[in-house]
Amino acid sequence: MVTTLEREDLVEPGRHLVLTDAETMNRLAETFGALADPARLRMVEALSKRELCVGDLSVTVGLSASATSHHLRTLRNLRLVKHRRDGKSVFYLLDDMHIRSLFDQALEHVLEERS
Amino acid sequence: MVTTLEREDLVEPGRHLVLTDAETMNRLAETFGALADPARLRMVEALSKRELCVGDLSVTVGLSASATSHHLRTLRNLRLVKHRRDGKSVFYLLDDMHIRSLFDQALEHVLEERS
DNA sequence: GGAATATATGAACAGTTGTTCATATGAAGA
DNA sequence: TCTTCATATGAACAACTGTTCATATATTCC
Repeated sequence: MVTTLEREDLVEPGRHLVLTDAETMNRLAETFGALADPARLRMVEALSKRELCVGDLSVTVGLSASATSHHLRTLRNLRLVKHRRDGKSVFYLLDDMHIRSLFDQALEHVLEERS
Repeated sequence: MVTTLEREDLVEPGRHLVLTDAETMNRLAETFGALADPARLRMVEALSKRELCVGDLSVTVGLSASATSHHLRTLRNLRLVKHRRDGKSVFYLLDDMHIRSLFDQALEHVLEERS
């Protein structure tokens, strides 16, 4: 094996392939992981269109309030959503349109596969 | 709960929130899931820069040939990579730059979080 | 054909993730 | 303060995922 290259070419930095550092990769993987669930994707899509409180969101995505809250924590931890409190309710919204465009780009990929 | 809206507004189609259909959401979740692993992300990054055979790739990302092959199957199943055989070796490459830009966009999000 | 090399696959096991249920916190109104 | 409503959290358990090891397939060279 290692046919087209010498091992050193692959492994040593500054030669050919300089990959993103491990810590950033982990964070990146966690971010994609937060999007790797249909329920959380529904939440992301809903929250990209309008601000919603947890109760409304749980109805929208068809989950219990508890499950919704757990998922929101995952999204919050990775700063995919932001929140504000208004009386008894807490309103959530996508953190920025960055996230929505990640969603759209992946959607484009998935849809164009079917041709 | 359900403070700002009536339940019907949230659930009935054509009113406010029309979400992507379930099948597409599942596929989308699987796609993000394929990117939700540091090892596979290293593979994606490497294969966005150049075509590599499995042996070279396994050295590059620091995994056994078997583990690399398993991960490649995951990426292949979701059409994130394409491959061609050349003699004993099989060469892999990102399916399109679509995927790289997904990677870049998420990377941007992760990096800008640190400010 | 048989040996050697490159890649792929299957079973198994540890580690992780999503949901539920019970309970806790926090805010508003009596 | 006591009750009620909205959200959050913790423990527990089933389902899923990543790795390893053993083995299978595929291609080349002798």
